[in-house]
Amino acid sequence: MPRPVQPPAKRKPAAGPKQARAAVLAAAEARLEARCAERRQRLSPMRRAVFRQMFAQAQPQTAYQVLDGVRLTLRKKVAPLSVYRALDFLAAEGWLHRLESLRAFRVCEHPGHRHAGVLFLCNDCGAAEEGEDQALETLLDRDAARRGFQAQRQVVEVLGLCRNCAK
Amino acid sequence: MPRPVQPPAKRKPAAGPKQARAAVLAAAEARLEARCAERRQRLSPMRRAVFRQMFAQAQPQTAYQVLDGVRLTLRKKVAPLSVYRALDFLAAEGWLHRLESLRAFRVCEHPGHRHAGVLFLCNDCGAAEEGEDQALETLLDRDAARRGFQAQRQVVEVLGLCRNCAK
DNA sequence: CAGGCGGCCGTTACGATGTAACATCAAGTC
DNA sequence: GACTTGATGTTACATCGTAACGGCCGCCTG
Repeated sequence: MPRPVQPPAKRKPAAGPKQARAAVLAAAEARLEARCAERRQRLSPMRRAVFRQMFAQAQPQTAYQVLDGVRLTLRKKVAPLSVYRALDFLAAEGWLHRLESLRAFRVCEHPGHRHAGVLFLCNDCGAAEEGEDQALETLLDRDAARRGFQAQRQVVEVLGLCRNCAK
Repeated sequence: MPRPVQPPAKRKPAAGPKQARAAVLAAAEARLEARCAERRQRLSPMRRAVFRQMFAQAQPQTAYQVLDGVRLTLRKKVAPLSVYRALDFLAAEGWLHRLESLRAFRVCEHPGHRHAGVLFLCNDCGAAEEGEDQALETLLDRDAARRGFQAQRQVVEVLGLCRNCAK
């Protein structure tokens, strides 16, 4: 029985951000593999490449930026549609967030939680922070239920200035 | 007690939806004129045409749908950019909502309230309902404040099936 | 009224984003 | 192998959005 592999390590690694991302990627990719096997889904080379590319940048990436990255790493011709399909798959499975107001994608920091999350998007530096607020989602669910609306997906994005850029 | 097999009769305004929308448009346009005069802003023919076109359809419209409508009513060549500028103006002033996940626009039902609102978008029939939830916005403001984020705009959209389409 | 200023629009061209239709390929199944 | 299912490849296209520039027009100021 596959136990949830949740690393409880709160302390951040002492390595630089690049190494840190690589470590995070390795862990995430392991979870992705496990989850795909569990659900009889294929982790094709394209999907894996797109998944990795999403970790190659800390900031949100547009589909075409991902496309460029994948073209470089796979060293072959790749069509936009292929990347879109992989992105849609990963987003549907909860590994990525689609940032609708930016037309971009970003890795989800809480995969597995069946929630949408709140995304704070800085208009100045482009950073995207992810927040959790169960109360907020409950509130949204309640609003939806009140009007007989059957929610399938929540999009909650806050645009503005992050702490660093606000000063 | 009879089982509710029959669809519930929907109450509608006495006048048809077309007349109702026309009345709503007239009232809204008067408010728009007053507000523009008050704030020393110009209500140019293009902005007025775009505003009217937004009321010509109950459902959300993409910028290019608005463009087509404006071309018909103004009977002249109109560039996409002109419509985008008018849409941006009206949205910035709170007369329209931009539905990010649909890349479309819709009239705001609560202009003047300085709030974003919650938009329920039906994936089946395309309808867009607007809700208000002050508690939700307060919650979002609190989340933003906690992380030192200076919010400028909130995007809250719920995608799913509306009451009619959910059955 | 002249002149300048600022906001809005027109035009051209282009860039960015996303998809339809159909062929092909790859993995599991019998 | 033959069949089924799902993912990818290919081509071409559709949709969405903007840069750069110049001109027009209302408004202010002298």
